[in-house]
Amino acid sequence: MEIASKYDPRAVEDKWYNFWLEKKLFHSEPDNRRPYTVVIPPPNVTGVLHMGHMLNNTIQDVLVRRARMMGKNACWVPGTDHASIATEAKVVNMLKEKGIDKRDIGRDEFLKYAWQWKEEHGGIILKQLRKLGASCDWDRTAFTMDDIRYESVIRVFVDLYQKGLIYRGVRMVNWDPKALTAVSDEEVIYKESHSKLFYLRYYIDNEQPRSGVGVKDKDYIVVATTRPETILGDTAVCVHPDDERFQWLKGKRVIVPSVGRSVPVIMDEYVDREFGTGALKITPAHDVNDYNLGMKYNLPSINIFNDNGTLNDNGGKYKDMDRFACRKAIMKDLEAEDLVEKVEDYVNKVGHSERTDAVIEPKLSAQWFLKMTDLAKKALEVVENNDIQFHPEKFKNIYRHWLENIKDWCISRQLWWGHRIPAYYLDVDGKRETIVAASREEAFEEACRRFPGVVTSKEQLEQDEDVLDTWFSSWLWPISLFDGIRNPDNEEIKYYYPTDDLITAPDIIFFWVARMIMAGEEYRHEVPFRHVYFTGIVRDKLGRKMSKSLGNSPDPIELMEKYGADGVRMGMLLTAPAGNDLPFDESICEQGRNFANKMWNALRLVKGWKVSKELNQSSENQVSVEWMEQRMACVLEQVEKDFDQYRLSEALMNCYKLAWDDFCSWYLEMVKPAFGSPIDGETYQATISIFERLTYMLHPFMPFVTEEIWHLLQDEAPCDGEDEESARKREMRNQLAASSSIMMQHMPVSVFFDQRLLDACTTARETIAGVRNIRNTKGLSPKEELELYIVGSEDKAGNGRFDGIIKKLANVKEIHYVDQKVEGAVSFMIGTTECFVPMSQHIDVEAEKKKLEEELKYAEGFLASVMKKLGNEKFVNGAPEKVVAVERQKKADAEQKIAALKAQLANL
RNA sequence: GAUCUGCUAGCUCAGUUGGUUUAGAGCGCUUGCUUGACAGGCAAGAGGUCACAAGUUCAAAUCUUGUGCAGAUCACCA
Repeated sequence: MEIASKYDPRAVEDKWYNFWLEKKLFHSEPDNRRPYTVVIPPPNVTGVLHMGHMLNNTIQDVLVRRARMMGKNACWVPGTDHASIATEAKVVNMLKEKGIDKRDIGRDEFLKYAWQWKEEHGGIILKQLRKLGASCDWDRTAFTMDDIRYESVIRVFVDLYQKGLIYRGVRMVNWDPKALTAVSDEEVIYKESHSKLFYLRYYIDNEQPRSGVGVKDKDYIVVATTRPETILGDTAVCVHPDDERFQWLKGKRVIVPSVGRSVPVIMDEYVDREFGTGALKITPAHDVNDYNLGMKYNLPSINIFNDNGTLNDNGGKYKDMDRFACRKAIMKDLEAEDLVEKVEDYVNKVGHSERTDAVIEPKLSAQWFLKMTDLAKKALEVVENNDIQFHPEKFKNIYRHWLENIKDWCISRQLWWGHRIPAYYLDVDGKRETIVAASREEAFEEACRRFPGVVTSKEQLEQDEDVLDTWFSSWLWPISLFDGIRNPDNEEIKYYYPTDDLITAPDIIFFWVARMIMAGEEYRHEVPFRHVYFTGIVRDKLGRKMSKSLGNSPDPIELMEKYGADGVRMGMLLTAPAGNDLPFDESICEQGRNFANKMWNALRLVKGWKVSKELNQSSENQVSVEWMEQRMACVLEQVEKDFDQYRLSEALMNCYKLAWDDFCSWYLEMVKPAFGSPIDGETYQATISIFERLTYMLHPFMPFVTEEIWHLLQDEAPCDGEDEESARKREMRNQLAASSSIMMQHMPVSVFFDQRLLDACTTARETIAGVRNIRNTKGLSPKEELELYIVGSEDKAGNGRFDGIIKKLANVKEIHYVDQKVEGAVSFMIGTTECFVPMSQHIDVEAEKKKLEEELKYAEGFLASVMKKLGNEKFVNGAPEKVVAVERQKKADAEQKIAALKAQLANL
């Protein structure tokens, strides 16, 4: 069989992905196996794949593929999120380009456009995931706004309303003037910004007599603000009640500059005396704290803004101006009137909308809220008691802090794309009554019951215009995917829920993770998943977050074209420990690609061997096979531990080293027959079997190349003198293998291994390296046969079983066990064993001396540190006997080594 | 401002309950190799006073405290 010397991913990846799809290997149905369930963090339906998705989904696929090969019924459910704000913004933009205003066409027409947009642009990202090799059960693909999910959301809303957990109220909310909607606290990002602090004069209202206390030469006070435009809505000025400087203001009124309105001076301990001038202007309509003070002191609230951030009728001459333009204009006017004391540079944090980046405006409005206190309590409990484990654990702190300080969740959005709030309004005797029901029909029935004779038709009911926060659907995801809201007792939800692992980025720990836990408790009385694996953030070489706007993110599809999906997957995983940011550099994909190629070439080697059934297995091959089996068992144990602890990059690295170093560099070299000679059948079969198991171990990380290699390994070539019967059988086996998949094989499990054999091999490897080193430093050709003298007996050298291998790999003609030093030879030491390689050529005495002296120096230093411990009575008496014994052994070894080195030096 | 996390080789990270570690890996680097699987390779090397300081201990990369630096989360300072 001709196999190309370079592995070409493009030639095989699509082939195998389609093969897996055809065989329905990703599909899961409940059965009697143990389930292993993962739900995808649904990406935005109209989004495209970025590096964060690559990392996240690679990890999911590794876990899912591994679970599947471990005999579990693995189910990875894909889907997309309707992404209310983001998608609506895209559609609004698209319409704008066509000259259409959303409001002109109305809700129904707009939604038609939105659905059309979703059909056109939706799901690209899921197609891209196939390229990565994601083994999702595509038959289960869901969308947060498909029928099942939509209905589930509505039902949950109604249910929570009936439980009294959802309420509607007028509150100060975070208003996004660009998206024209309220957003939740979590959607506000506070960014440091360089602002100005304006000091403005508020004159005393002279209608009132001045008291005799305090500063008399001034008839104004100075108030500092970063937002001078809001003075248009000022309804008070506040100072600290204990502030000496302002006692004279008690009971007075001041004139709001520019506006000319007379407002009271109030006193409240809220004010920080140290900040600014110690006097605070109060604008109840446009600041949360001012709002609270306004409520406390019964102050009027004057709203000066329109929803889009421009000034309204209360803005007087600034009407229709944008808030930031107004800030400039009003300052100019105030300066003209000499009402500005000074302006300072000032750094503060300004809230921006997560989605639109617009500066958030606190706004008083009627919104729907979900009470969080009780939900939060349960959600905290299950993480605190480790029913749900976070990886890494540090995120527990962040989680706890958020839940302990939680506020009610504003769940209504002034948008159209989303789940429309199932609340209906009805005028009853001039009073607006609210009916919450899953449908207009149900609302009508309830209205008839509650207000007999008032309603005559469904159309009389007016449905709430708002939709729900996107996260109000995602928080049900692990349940709604299995239809567990509508049919809580169905087979699927009972089988697949709770899911096993959730893999997500830490930035949605509150948005999504915490809320899913709440929903799980509320609707299943059970956690939604057992483990949460937080990935890091993918950054560029300079440590910047990868983003579209910076243009520093490579296109994942192009990367996969270049390095193969396996190469990119490996690149991502090699440097991505849980929770640690991942400094991504294309070159790490190269390492992945090279590794795939390495395995490929190992296959070429093995498949190129001629097999002889007559040949008996040599003792060297026997020990090689035995060692490789043990080595694999040892690494398997480590890999299992790594997976248990979600240390994926460690697991991968361990597999990588097992494959590259142990298997390719050592094992294959050990058993490789001389050119032109055949290999014995027993060793060949063992090699194939080991190679197979290696591909199983690697498959979760690099699914394509391992599938390809595995198939080629299965493919048996005809052997010499094959009779008809065995040819037929071989042909059948080949056909059977061709229709099978590595995905259906069983992951090997760790078994007992003999550490002594592994140690013996390590000694042999060190000996080989020692001889090779001599070749290197002496400039000897690898082809020149050498003699090796080892001081001591075979047993001492770690048993002679590896002697044949040492001879083969170090090109040593003979190994002699002797009881004294060898003259005219170069030496090296393996532990306390002296080894000599006689030189026919002249030995550079000075160089040898230098080398030995350095070694001696190290050994003496080592001995000194050991002696320091052993010379300490407290150590000898206080430390455990075992530890002291170890030190004594170290001492003996070091002394022996020093003696040997000294003797060698003397010899020179 | 509060809380948390980290600081180990040029880079990215391991180092489990202090004791076979005067510290390991991968990549990178250096020096040899047209070695019948692979230059996307092979072989052999070099490279670290474990951020700093004090303390606890027979023993500290590991525990305690402080300092510095970096990052994260939260917070109503106008």
